[in-house]
Formats: sequence, C-alpha cells, structure tokens
Amino acid sequence: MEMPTKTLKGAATFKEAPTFKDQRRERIIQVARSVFYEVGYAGASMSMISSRLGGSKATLYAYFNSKEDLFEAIIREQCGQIADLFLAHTGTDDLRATLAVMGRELLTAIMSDEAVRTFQLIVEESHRNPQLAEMFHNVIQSQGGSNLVNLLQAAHARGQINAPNSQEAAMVLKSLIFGDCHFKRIMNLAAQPTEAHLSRQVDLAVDIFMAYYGSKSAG
Amino acid sequence: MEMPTKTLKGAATFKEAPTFKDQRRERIIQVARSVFYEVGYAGASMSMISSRLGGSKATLYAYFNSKEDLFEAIIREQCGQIADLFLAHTGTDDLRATLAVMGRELLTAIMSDEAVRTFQLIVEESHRNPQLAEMFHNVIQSQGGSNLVNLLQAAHARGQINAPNSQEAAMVLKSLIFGDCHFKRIMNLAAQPTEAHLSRQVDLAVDIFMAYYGSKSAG
DNA sequence: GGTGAACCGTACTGTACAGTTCGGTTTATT
DNA sequence: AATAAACCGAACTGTACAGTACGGTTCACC
Repeated sequence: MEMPTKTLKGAATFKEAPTFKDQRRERIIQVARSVFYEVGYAGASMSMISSRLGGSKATLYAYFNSKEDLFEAIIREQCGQIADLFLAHTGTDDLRATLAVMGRELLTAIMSDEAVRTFQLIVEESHRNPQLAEMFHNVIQSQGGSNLVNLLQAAHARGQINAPNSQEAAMVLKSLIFGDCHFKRIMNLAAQPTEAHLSRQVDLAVDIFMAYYGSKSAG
Repeated sequence: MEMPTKTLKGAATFKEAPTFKDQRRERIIQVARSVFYEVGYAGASMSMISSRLGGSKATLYAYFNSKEDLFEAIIREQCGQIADLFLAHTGTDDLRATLAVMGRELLTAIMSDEAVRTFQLIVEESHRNPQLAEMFHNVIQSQGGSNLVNLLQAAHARGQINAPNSQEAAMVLKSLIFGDCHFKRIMNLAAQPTEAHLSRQVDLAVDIFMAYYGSKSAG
C-alpha cells in the first residue's frame, strides 16, 4: 500500500526520501493541532480542520481514518517534541549546579504552553484513550526522570548525597521543582512563569532537597 | 418566583422548610453528576440525564436553564463537599504531628475519586468556564491552605520553624505532600492510594520540610 | 501526450444533540 | 370537590457533526 519502488520528486533515491505526502501529512497535523488546541477535542470538527487546511474533507480522511486517529497522531508528535527538550546530562562534581540545570530544563519543558495544552487534552481524553496518558507520562518520567534517577544514584554511590532510594528521591525533587506552578497552570490560573520566578523555584527546590539528602542520615 | 407564603408538606412553618422542590433539585444533581462523571461534559446529553432520572426533559429544564447551568451547579456542590473535608485545626506544641494530620487530610481529600474526577472535568471545561477552576483552586488553597499558612506563621512566630515567608513554606509543604501521586492520578494512571502509601508520603513530606525549615537558617 | 494517482468541491447519509411545545395527568392546597 | 401548579411522555425544530460518494481537475511521471 505504501509506494513500493518508485523514483520520486527529482531528488534521487536517498534512503530518507523527501516525502511527497509526508509533507502534507505534517501540514495536516500542524493545522489540526492548532484547531484542537483552540477548541479542545470535542469542540473541534473535521470540517473545521479541513476548511482551515484548504483542501477537502475526503483528503483529510485519506490521511487519517478518523478524528480519533488524527488526534492520537497529534499527541504522539507533540510528546516527541517535548521529549526532545530534555538533553542528556552527565553529572559533574558540582551536584547542586547539575540538579539546578536539569530542574530548569524540566520545569521549562513542562510549563510551556504546548506541554500544558497537551496535558489538558490528554486529561480530557484519558477515559477514551488511556494510552495517550501513559505515553505522556513516560516522556516526563523516562526522558526527564530516569536521567535524574541515574544521576542521583551515581551521586549516592559517590557519597555526595544519602539517598538509598533514588527513585523516591527523584520523585521528591520533581515535586519540589513543580511546586504549585503546574497545578495552577493546568487550570489556566497562571501564565507561563517568568525567568526569575522559574529560577527562584528551582533554586529553592535544590536547597530543600540538599538540606534533606545532602549530609545527614535520611530514611 | 420562589414560593411566597405557603404552608407546606405537613411540617409546620420552620425557617428551613423541608423543601418540596429542593429535594428534587438535589436528586437531579445527583443523577446528573453520575452521568457527567461517567462520560464527561461533552459526552453527556440532557436526554441521557433525564431518562436516567426518570422524568421528562421538560422537568429537567424547569430546574436548570441549560446543560452548562446544571454542570456548574454540580461542580459548585462538589466543591462544597470537598471543602467540608477540611477541618479546623489549632496548632499544638507538637508541630510535626499537627502537620502530619493536616497533610493526611489534604492528601486524602485531593486524592479521592470525587475530587480527582471533579478536577478532570474542571480542566476539560476550564476554557469555556474559568470561574470553576478558580472556585476549585480556592477550595484547595483557602480551605486546605490558609489553615496551613496561619499555622506555619504561628509556628514561625513561636520559633519552632524558620520560615519568614509562610506562604512559600506552605506551597513547599503542599508540593511535598502531593508528590507525584496527584499528577499520575489526574491522568488515570494510578488508583486511590492505600493508607500505607498515603502515610509514607505524608511522613516523608514532613521530614523533608522540617529538615529545611526546622532548625537552620533558611531563605 | 497519455496514464493514473492524488486532489478538489460539493453534496449527501445518518445520527445525535440542546432546547421547546403541548395535551394529558398527577398531586397538593383551599 | 374545585383550582392550580408541577409533572409526564413524546413528538418536534433546528442544528451540527462524522464519515462517504462522486464527478471533475490538477499534476507528476512515463
């Protein structure tokens, strides 16, 4: 069903073809995303999407079998973009600095307009489509979190902190970093935080974290 | 428009009448709530509600002018019920114990099935109806939170903790108490926590909180 | 310059919904 | 028993939607 062998688009036969219809697919996702993000899943209609797209509804259905399919593709793509925000970190000797950097990264990612709206839509659809929630959580947990777990584990082994349960310690740090920003943001009760607010939040989180795990014997 | 003077229902003229139609109104809210909670706002229909209620749709509209009205009444009532879960607390000398008790109360309330579902519905509707989000947040913040702020303020004044910014300290404690339970719960990725898990979470939160604010100079 | 796939526009099918209307019926107050 | 309010059931209005059908059109490739 998918283009067997076929020289295409002038550009010779690279392994990664320039994609005749992948481009269109990408554009559909872009447009549909903006519609879903404006009016929510239930509020959006395929007619609205196709009209804003410019083409016909039939074309839309040639790329996606259903509204649900399209929505899923959008969330999937968005999760990928959020995951890309998390860089790989190797711990340095300055643990506090490393945690602060990772914390800023995490908080910035999760508080971005796109991530917040994605989260809201996932919550809205979490009954009909629980896999989306799992996927999103994996992005935050694994991409943004297992980094953290590994780092804390290493720091524990090095004796920089006393955190035998690195999973739990990572959870604590994440909770401190999020603060109540995220909670409020999800309800549209707060705008994207300023750089200053963000820094304050992360620094406080690291301070508190280190006060507990830094030196004394813990749990 | 509302029953001028009228002896009613056998029961004599108390100030708080036994309510001929308030009972029915209450029952409508009950039924509608269960429907909204099962299928969400968009997924629910007034026909479904009235049929499950037993009466006719016209009766339903005699009590509530619109679907939106009905939904709002439900959320409002639910917020009231959640607020009722928070008791008044006067600080004792044992600060840790007091914090643990309040923490358990807060976590139990916010992690209950009803509170979680209410939160999800509010998120779903937060674009169309931002006041609901505000109301919900007020319940958590003011009922469950200003207690905490006052208590921490008093503890600071008494020298039990060093937290000049009691607002911020309360935020920190709340974040620690919530942990990642709430985050996961909202996405339907976790069930109601067990008593043991709940206790562990709160005790850890209080430990970390006191490690930072308990003795040394902070912020 | 001809073949076929992708596309367009538009109209259609069938369904579902919010909210209304209305004639008949119960129920409670006098 | 008489009066009026509340209620029932069921049909109805108008709208909006997901998804399909189809004849005509572009456009890439041979």
